[in-house]
Amino acid sequence: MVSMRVASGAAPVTGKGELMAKTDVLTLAILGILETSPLHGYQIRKQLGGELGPFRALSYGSLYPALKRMVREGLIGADAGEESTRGSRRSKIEYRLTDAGMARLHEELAEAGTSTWEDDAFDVRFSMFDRTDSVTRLRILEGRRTRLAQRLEDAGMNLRRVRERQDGYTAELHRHGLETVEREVEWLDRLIDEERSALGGKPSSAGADN
Amino acid sequence: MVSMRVASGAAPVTGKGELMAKTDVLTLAILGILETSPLHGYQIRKQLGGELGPFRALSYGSLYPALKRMVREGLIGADAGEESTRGSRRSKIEYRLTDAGMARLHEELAEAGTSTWEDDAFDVRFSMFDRTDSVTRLRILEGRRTRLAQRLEDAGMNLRRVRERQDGYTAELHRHGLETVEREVEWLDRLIDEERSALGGKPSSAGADN
DNA sequence: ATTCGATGTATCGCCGCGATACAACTTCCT
DNA sequence: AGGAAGTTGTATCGCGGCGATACATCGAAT
Repeated sequence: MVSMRVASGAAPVTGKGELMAKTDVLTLAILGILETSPLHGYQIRKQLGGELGPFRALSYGSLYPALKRMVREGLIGADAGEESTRGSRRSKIEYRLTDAGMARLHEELAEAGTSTWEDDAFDVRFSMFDRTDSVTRLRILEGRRTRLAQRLEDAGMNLRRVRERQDGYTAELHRHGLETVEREVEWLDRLIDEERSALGGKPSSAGADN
Repeated sequence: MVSMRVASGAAPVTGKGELMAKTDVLTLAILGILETSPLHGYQIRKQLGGELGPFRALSYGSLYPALKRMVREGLIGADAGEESTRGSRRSKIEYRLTDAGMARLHEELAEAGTSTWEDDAFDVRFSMFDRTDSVTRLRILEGRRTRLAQRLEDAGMNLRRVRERQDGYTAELHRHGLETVEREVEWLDRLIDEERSALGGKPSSAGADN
């Protein structure tokens, strides 16, 4: 997920825009990863990197504050593994989901798709797909697709204007950005198709947009 | 560019990694945009959005602090357009490049390609391509290509490992990210080709720098 | 006449993140 | 045996990006 703020060369679209969801991405990601089993901070970081792909980072400067925050909010608990060995020895801390955290996770997972979730959140949700049912998956995929298409449409006008007035290189940059988004839409369409046929060829029905 | 942060679904690669250049992206972007003509803060924001594509944002929360910083560093000057109308009326402020700012801009522009510049910076540089010579353009494009290829290589091992152990959806996510980066490499190759033939069919070789 | 939207400047607080420090255990080289 | 190097692990600091928000002016449409 990522990046400037200004997203990235690949035209990732930074704007998180609109109304922010109450549960932020980092929190969601941590909740998701702790559902499987309790982990140490260090392990959380490693696994998160693994699940989200080789193109994602997560610094301790984000992690530990986030964990602290979540403990404060009661979403997770921190068990110091044996305070033993007297005094010294900074003990390892295992973080685990509380009931509240579990509830929050399922709530977010179920509620997805229609809501305002943006790019980063999509990656996170996607990485938890194996723990979700087919119907929810479809909702999330379609939600993302809808958003992307919307953006494409918005950008379309802009692009047309740019093509006339802007010089070659700028236009080229925009074109590439546009293509990247189009590519993702195709990708989503493929996944949606597969999901649908796995569901038994059910027609699209109402779920798509609200 | 931007954002991210956690980059985005499109696999933008967040890591700014390695040694950070002294002149940050935002500063560079502002320098570039002010080279053409002095502008108000508001106009800077609008134009930056335009040049960097419909997929980029820039909030005032970044802009004004950045401008202030740059004034402090002597890179730009702030001319209050007529302090007139007595008292009230917050006057508009026009920002213009100082000699130092101009020098810094050209220095950065010329020095590019070989250096450690990351994703966001690439977009910014690219948007200034029309103000650069063909040789510099080639250097920047090739620099970006090299970095991307490197990342691809690094990711390659990771991906192989993932493909074996990870479940379907996670692998799918990584695959899409990988493909996006590959796409950009192809795009860059095309641009590099065009740039080279525009240069008069000069062979690749080392001729780049001079 | 007033509402609306664009233009314009500015700040606050949250929090992401790179850098860095510290500590203990493991592994492997010599 | 010793010790360098790498991995696992927790934690903080400060910089700065950014969303939200407030405030102010102006021209145009209703």
